[in-house]
Amino acid sequence: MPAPSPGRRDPMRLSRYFLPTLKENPAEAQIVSHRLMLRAGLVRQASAGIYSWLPLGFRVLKRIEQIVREEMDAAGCHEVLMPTIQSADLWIKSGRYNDYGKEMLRIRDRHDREMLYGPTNEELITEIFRSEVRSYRQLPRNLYHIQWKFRDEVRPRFGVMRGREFLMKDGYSFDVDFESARKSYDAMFVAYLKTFRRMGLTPIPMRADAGPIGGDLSHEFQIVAETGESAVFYDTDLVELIEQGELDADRLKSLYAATDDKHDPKTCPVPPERLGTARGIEVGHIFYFGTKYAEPLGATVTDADGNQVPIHGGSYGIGVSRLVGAIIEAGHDDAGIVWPESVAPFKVGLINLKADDPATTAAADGIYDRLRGSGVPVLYDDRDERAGAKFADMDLIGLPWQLTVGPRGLKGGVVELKRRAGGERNELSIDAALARLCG
RNA sequence: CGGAGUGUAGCUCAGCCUGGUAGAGCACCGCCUUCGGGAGGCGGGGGCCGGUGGUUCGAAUCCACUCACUCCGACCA
Repeated sequence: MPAPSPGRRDPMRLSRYFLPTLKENPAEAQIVSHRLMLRAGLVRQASAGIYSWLPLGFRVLKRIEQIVREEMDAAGCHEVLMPTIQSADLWIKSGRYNDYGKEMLRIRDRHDREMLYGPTNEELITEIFRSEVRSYRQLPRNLYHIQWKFRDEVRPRFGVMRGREFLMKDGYSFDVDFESARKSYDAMFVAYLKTFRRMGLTPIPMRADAGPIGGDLSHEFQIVAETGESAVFYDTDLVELIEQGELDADRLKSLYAATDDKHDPKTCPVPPERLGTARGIEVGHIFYFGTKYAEPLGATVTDADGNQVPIHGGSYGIGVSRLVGAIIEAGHDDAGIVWPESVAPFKVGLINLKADDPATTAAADGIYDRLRGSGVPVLYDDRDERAGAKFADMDLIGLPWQLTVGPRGLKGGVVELKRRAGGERNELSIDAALARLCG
């Protein structure tokens, strides 16, 4: 009987992890985030625009989701979970069952009832609210959920950035009148900026069309990335304020930002020296839609004067799965992904350069145990691979810190600590390296 | 939904035009030599050539249909 390997119950050793990396670029992937997500073993395509999330990608998805959750909760929202499958009834009532067209995936159950895989949840959340809320005293409220959506895009592309199935945070505010609704809207406006900033991104809020959801107060949040889908134009003062963390909704909304379809150089109010241009990826969109759903669905409350008034609603979306791609678009180099620490699947990648050398392995194992003991998320490359392959894989998956333990360094009592972003390397004693990583 | 492509080993691709019994590199398994940025040698495993039908003595190859995937355009978190 062979002795059980030390990694048998220890899933964060790469020798036991499920991380299928690819050395070559898959032919199906055109843009850099899609290529890197496949190469780094984050996702695999199940069918067009539909992906399975593998362990490393799933960890990133969960971290992004968690940041969104924390910021929504901090802004006074309440998390719920609505189903993916909805009855067509409410959609027929709201009039959107026809409006949505072929984008909506329609299905029938065994009783031949019309169902659909939800592309969004305004109807359902309004129905929940309508059934339970009677008085303006119960307002305002803001409910959100983080759930898979399906929109049957004619042409899915760019990997998870424009899939058919996608994970989205969609939130809904309910207010008694416009003034109150505007406050709810502004609170989300600020919460969104905070949320994206926590992910290492620079969000630019732009005035937007309300689109098929309807309404007249709407912003989309674009993040800057070289490979962004659309060109964006903005007052550089706006970006500066956001980068400085000055997140006053009124102040920011007064500054110019527009996507290329809206931007007209002839009428642009920003002087040329302050007009920034970049490519942008839309990662969030907020709407005030007023009584658009409350009226057809009969969602009313009694106001302070005793009148029945329809609820004023807003909806607020964040593309959680899209953000994984967008963050990679914003952070990568020739060698692979460069994760911001806040969403990285692990903080540290520990490399044992010579797994068949007892002294090196003993040192690396010890470091691994101490990192884990300190609660530092670490992925330990204990595989019996060549150094080059290990370095290449570690760069590819983009963990913020790489700690390399090899026989050469150990002779001098040092290990090498490399920062993935920028590539800075330092030789340090084991204690000094641990102190830096555990701090 | 219009237009254009591609389906051959896990991945990247050759072979197809000009029909004759399936190939390369990487990956995988074994051994040897290596060992600090994706090494080298020897040996090995792996394919209903996307599917169906047709032409033919014979089809990865020619024809028809079909399915899947990708790209460009119009639309979208």
